[in-house]
Amino acid sequence: MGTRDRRERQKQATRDGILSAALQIARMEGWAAVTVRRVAELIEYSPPIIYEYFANKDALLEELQSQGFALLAAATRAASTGEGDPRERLLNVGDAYLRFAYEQPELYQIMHGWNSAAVSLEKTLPKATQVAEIVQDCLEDWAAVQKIILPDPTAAVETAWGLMHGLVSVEMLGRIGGGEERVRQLARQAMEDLLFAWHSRGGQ
Amino acid sequence: MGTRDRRERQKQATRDGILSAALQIARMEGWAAVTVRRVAELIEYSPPIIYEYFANKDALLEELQSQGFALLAAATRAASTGEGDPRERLLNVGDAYLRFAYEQPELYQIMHGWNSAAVSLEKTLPKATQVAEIVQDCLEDWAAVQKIILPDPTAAVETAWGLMHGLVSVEMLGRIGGGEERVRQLARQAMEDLLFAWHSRGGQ
DNA sequence: TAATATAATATAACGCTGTTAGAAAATCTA
DNA sequence: TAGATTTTCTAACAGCGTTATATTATATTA
Repeated sequence: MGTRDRRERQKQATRDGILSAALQIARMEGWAAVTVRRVAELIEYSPPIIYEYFANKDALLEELQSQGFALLAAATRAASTGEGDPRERLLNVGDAYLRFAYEQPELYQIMHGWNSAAVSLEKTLPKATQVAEIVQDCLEDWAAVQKIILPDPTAAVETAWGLMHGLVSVEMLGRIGGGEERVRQLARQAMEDLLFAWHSRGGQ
Repeated sequence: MGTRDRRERQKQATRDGILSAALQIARMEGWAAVTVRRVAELIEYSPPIIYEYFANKDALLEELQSQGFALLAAATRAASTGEGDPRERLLNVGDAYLRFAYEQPELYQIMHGWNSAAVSLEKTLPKATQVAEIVQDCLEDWAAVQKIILPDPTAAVETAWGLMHGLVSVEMLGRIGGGEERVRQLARQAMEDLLFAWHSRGGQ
């Protein structure tokens, strides 16, 4: 009999509902409005039900962080396997990163510990590492085509990562203007500049 | 009679004590441990005294954000007026930014909305703009010496800013290793690479 | 110096938060 | 249908930011 299966499916649905409700509230009113009681109210349960699915509120948020990094990895992977030469694909990966950040700003923010619980390294590092590997693969493809040697590919990936995240952060904090368009433009130009410099340095 | 003066000095001292206490708790146990009651306990007053000096807890934190940006502006200004040619001074300003971030990580974090209230643009933007102006001045000095024209100095400043903040953030979030030394190294190399590219683009 | 006015500070409470113990309700099994 | 099991809720706890009210301490004046 499929009783057990059905129950398990229902439990999974409720769990997903909790996560969706939390994200929905965050999208409408910000992370400060995401409380256990508000989430429970939105899925029409009493507050303690949350603790049947998550150890505590932080665990719930960490799950969303994890899901966010999975989505980010998928978006960058799609860009990295798209069309174009290695250089174009590399620039596309950077652009995909930024598009994700602006398509899902609440998710991006909680992934980086803004106005919410601390970031869970255990839950997010594996998927974040995937993103880094995708970038590094693109970078090494590019270096191979250019027939150059990158002295420190890891450093290059980390620099590019810092650049992307920094531009998004500084813009979202209101420190610079222009919104998504401007950030994508600045990022593309900066990445091209870095590639140019790396090309010169590695060409030797 | 200096009665009024003395009282005013005492009030100022208490106000400073509140701010110091909040920062001290944050340094020892993180921003989540900074509560109105804990701050009051540390300065040996009852909780409502906080509201004699600040409209609410957020206002207290915003004051710390503001003070943080003032310190950051002072640190970068000192580096920008130090010795060396324009290029060296520009790199020193970037390094001063990073040294500040790692000397006062709690301050740096609250200045950027980590695990705390939202960032107050009103209170911080003026001083943040000062930092940007310092960088832009250095950059234009450098361009003048190099006899090149920067097509968009504002964009260059914003890019450099994003790079610095991004590298610090990504490292502090545990996404990359190596700590302060590594970040300063990556940042210096990246800045040199960007300057190289800007030189080539602007030389035309 | 004593009485009064003023400023400084504390106590107690409100509604909210995350969280848990224990009771009630619903569902499955036999 | 009766008993066992799972699911869900009610009620409560301590701690949070915040405020109204009461109290104490200080300064001014007679």
